[in-house]
Amino acid sequence: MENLNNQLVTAIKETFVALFETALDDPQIQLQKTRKEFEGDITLVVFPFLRITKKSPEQSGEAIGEYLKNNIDLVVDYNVVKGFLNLVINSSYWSDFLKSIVTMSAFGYAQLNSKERVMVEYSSPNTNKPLHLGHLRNNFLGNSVARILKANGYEVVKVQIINDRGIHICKSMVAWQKFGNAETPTSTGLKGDKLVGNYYVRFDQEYKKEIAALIAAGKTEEEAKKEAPIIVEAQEMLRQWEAGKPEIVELWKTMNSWVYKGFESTYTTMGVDFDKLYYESDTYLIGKEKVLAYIDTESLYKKDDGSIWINLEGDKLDNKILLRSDGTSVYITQDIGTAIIREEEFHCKNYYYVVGNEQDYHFNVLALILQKMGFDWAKGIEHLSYGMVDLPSGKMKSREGTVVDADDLMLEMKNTAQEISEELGKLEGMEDEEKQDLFWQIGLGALKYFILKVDPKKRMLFDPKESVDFNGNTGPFIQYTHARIKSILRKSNYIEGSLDFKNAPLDVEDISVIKQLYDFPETLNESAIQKSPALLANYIYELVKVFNHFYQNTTPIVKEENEDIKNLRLMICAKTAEAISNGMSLLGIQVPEKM
RNA sequence: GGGCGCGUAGCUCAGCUGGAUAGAGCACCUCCCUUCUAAGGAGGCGGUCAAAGGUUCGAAUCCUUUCGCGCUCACCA
Repeated sequence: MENLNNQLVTAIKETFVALFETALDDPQIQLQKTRKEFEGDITLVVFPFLRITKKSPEQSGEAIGEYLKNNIDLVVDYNVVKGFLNLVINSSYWSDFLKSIVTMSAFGYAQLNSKERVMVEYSSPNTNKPLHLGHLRNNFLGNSVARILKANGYEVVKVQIINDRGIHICKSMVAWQKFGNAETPTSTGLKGDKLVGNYYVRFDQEYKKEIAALIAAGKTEEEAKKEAPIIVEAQEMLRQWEAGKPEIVELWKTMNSWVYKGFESTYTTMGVDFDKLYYESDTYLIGKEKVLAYIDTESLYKKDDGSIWINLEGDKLDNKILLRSDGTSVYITQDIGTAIIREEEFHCKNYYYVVGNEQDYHFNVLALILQKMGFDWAKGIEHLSYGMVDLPSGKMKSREGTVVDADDLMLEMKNTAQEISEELGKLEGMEDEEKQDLFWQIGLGALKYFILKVDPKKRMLFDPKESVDFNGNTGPFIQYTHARIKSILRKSNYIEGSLDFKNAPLDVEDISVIKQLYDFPETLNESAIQKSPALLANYIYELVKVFNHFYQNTTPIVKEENEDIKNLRLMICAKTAEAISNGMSLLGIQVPEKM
């Protein structure tokens, strides 16, 4: 079906040729949705044409409107307010649109894998502690962006890199060796990531004690931090790990395997997954090789102490170290290696890194270095930078244990959903298992929607009290509307795509919902361009509000006696439910049949 | 200090390439369940869009400056 705006643009060009003998360029024609308080569907801004029309804004609007009304079927009426020409679109356009999507099961979606291959990296945790609220934003965003890209026709590869080596994991290992009494997840009944995380916290406590003791004994703070026995021990362990000392490697493997098992369960609850995992322990040496291989590039240089640097001053950045004087890799070197491996393996058009905005500088540098090394594909690297999640009490600090644990939070949301549901008591006759499933859907839906509805770039505040409110602009509100629609469809024995509504007249309520549905494809496309699930989330909210108004202000469909009108409305209901369900699933949120 | 980002109602957030009287939700105050699920709907209260200049027929949106907040600039990851 021909796009409405395109049709109007063509018609307006024709108008200007006929009335003013002028050929317009597309950008001059500004169309926007008519605001609710005025009559009409689409508004043409006439100010830019005053030089051509040589008339007042009102007269110009009148002239254009009159021509359109008389000569273009699409436009049935118009009105002019100041310099705005409001056009009323023929309602047959809307019913034709509705008919055109009836048989599509996912209108707005592009053909699967019709576009290039792209990679989305997200999550990328450290293996020394459990996932927390910050990771939830990362995972929800990454997973949703991947789904949105896929729906837009891209072939998407979801990956994460697991930071499984380094001083942080050695800290947990040392603490476990010293204070662990051979505890295991089985012996304690704790999730593996929680157990290991506890020892990370324990390490920090001991470390702080030792520092305090050393300072009391006359050392400076700086000395104390370097000399505390427990940190020395952790560093020594890292050296032994790199040297491949069997019992250390064994311990490392064991503790990491605990963590992976814990992560797996958290990911399952979150509803996210990956096509390929990269482990830093596999890739960290490759970065070094790659850097050494490109040592002759003009901007790479070696200092007297043997460390290797890159000069980025020409790009208004600093000099950046790539290899330490002892020849070991730093963070960015590993990322260089990983990026190259990925390109060799997948040849993607774009590499999206979902990583917090505190690493903006790092990713600028990474892309730049790779380009300087001569990799053209590095231009496709894009950092999907998102803001931090704050708590009302301030910032989260994992070492001090002031974090909101991901598992705890998700469970709490599910429990809240359960309490509210049971209080409302609408779930008669539902099996217990089905109920539990529903509580998870609602609880997680609330959490995901709460996080995804805000612009990823912005820092956001997570207020637990507000997140537990299931009224208003929330996931459950949307899920509820879906359930209500499904109930209507059940009661009227609606069979998908099987109804025809002939020439039932559309009233304003019908049109307002259809118009919102009409915007779905464009919103889906725009959210892919901007990599913003928030756009989609806010669209769905708008759709749901419009539908609820329709629901409240039309006679109950189940009791509607005019078959054509009934069928029309059922169609609107079915398509709205579908758009809600598809849209929410792109946010990684399930939508129930009943609630 | 350099770089990047942010600042919209009491609170949390929308506001697309500049366009009409700046919108929602929460909170607070009214209504509406003998019409399909009230986790809903209708209405009220609440804003010098951080500030000042500039560009424009027209600025929350673009430019400049200032103020405030955050992040970042490690031989940490």
